[in-house]
Amino acid sequence: MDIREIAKRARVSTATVSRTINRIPTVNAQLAKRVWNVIDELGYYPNTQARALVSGRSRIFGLIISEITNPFFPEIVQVFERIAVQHHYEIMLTSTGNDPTRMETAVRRMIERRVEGVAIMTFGMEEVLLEDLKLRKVPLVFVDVGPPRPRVSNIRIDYLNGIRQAVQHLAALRHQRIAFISGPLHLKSAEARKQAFLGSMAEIGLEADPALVVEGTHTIEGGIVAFGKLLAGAKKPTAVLCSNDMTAMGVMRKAYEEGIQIPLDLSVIGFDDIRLAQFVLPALTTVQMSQAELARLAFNALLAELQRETPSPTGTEYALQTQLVLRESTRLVSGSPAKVVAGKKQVRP
Amino acid sequence: MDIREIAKRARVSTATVSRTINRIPTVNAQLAKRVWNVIDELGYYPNTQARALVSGRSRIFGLIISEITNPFFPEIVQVFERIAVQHHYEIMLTSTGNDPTRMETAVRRMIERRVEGVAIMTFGMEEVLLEDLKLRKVPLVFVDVGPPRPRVSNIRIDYLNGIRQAVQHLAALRHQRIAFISGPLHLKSAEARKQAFLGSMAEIGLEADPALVVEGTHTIEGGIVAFGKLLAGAKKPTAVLCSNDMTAMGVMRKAYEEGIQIPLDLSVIGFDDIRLAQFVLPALTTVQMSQAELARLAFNALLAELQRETPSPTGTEYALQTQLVLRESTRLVSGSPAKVVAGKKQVRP
DNA sequence: GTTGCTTCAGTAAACGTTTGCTGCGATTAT
DNA sequence: ATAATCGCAGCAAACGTTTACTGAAGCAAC
Repeated sequence: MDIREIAKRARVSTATVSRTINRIPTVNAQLAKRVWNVIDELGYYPNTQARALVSGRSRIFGLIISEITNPFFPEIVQVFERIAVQHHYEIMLTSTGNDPTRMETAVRRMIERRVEGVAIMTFGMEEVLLEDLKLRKVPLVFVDVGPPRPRVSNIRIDYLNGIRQAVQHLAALRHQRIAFISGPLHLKSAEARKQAFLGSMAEIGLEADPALVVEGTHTIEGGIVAFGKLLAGAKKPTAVLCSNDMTAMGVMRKAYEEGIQIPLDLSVIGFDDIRLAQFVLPALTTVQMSQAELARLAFNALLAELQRETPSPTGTEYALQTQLVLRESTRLVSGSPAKVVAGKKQVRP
Repeated sequence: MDIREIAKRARVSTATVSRTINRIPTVNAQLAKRVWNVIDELGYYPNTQARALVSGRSRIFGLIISEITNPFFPEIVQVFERIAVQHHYEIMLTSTGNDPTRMETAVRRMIERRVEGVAIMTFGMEEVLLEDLKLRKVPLVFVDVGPPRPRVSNIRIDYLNGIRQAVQHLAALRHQRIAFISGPLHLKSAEARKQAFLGSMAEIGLEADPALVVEGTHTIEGGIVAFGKLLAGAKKPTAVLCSNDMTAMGVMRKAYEEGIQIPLDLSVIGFDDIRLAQFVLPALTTVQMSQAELARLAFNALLAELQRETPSPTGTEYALQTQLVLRESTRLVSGSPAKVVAGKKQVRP
């Protein structure tokens, strides 16, 4: 069943049916009514492919993330999708798993489907692979990265604000030996968080002991091994700040195994504030970076770029704030430092 | 840039270019080579919309889930997507949030994009809303539901096996007062799990105290309130079996707040075996229902249905096994039952 | 040398919309 | 009353592919 069928039955031309469907105001109200009746009666749905083909607008946005199974991303996907639907867009979702090959495939697929814009939420990966998209002048939005370029927007995250709050919170709680577990440092966002940590420490005259700054992977497993390394060191930390919440969960897991109690023996702070952070035991104090807001910014950036007739040569910048949210995983430093390092001895029942 | 441009430059007809791209073997190897060279040189990508329009095949599958932010689903999405890409399909993802309106919209969107099949992973919701798809003879695959119908496949999950193992495990650990927190009972899958629990208890001569069977919502919050109810009852359970892992996490959270130690004072078993289950503290003993396998089954069901020229009038049935996986959240029942109900008194430091 | 078959490239008609242009009847200006 | 303008519906040409059909060339069989 197609537009012609509708046209025939409503005794109008296909042009009128098309205009009716697209709510073009020049069509006579009575005619429109007649057309709508036929449409409803027959249960007709316009063929998006045909529309896209002739109008040159696919009404699809691409969304590239690292890994949908990483709890950080589903919220982004959810919000992005929801807004997209409101604007009559579909989204083409791809998790690259940080695999360049998958990234390449994704780009090809997106070009073939003629996406109208792509949000890249991999936090600083493999920008080269997107050349093909740039070449085709597809609006792009990045997080934390992005040499200014026409049609390429950028969401800049103010890591410093939240991380500074976290560090000062810990300092106020009398912690001195504050460790930092970073993300994989090839990610721009991981590097930026680390720098924010270092800066925040320096600001308040605390020395960031290099032995207390270790690299993780932004995963639970990474948190486990990184905290293992920290524990193996000569001087144990009394607090650890993590580059993301998954890492913090790894730390908590390892601490549990070692009989280190949180927050009694060790304060832990995460980053991201994934939903899960509030349900972890104890609930995780963390730096919030709103995933919903991020998704919203990204979507609007794309939409705005499409609206703009002449792209600004430099791209557009957006900003996202971060801030500490206090929960249960931090506490005044334990009186006797001995207690902190005595983890192994006091295994739980 | 289109196929005509390629044709011109390669000095062949568009038909030949099309055949080359589609790897139709009748085209002369030399010509093909020439065509490919031009394609690569120009960075040409075929327009999927045009292809879909004329071929009548969109190469899109729909995937309807309840909520992408529920950790159960991302793994399904990931696997489904991965297989889809291997088969040159895209997926149109939608979380309905169990909202009938969203479900309706999703169905409309999918019809408009002319999906070739839809996997419905909402575990028994609102089947009526899919009439439109059935009408259009779109292959469908359900979980746990599905009156046999042509072109409608069904994945039947053997809840009993895993739940029986769980109950018997608990019984072997000398638990007698075993509680069950169900999911929202309007979901077929939740009802089925509950029945499996009741059946398993009866089988081994244990009475399932109605006061110990309460309804949850398959969320952490639901687990918290359901366990609250259990705790408010006259006779407290020594073990609780949950209809899904999120519920179990809620129970753990509530127990933590009440100073009830797991597994010392209370054994907890979940269901689903989401990835997180192993990272929760203590790691959750749970009934595994492989999300990856589920996704695989669903995708293959759709693909098989498309391959089939004459749909079997009754649809196809697939089966998925479940089984218990032991971790740290269960334990021999505590000697003194008093200890179990004394939760509030022994709050943690 | 003619006939008939095979192989493979080209021609052109779809696919289901949107949209620029045309034209007709009605309204307004002169 | 005539001319100019306006409002609105229809005609038909796109959009970028696939694919049934056509037909030329090559070859084998007679």
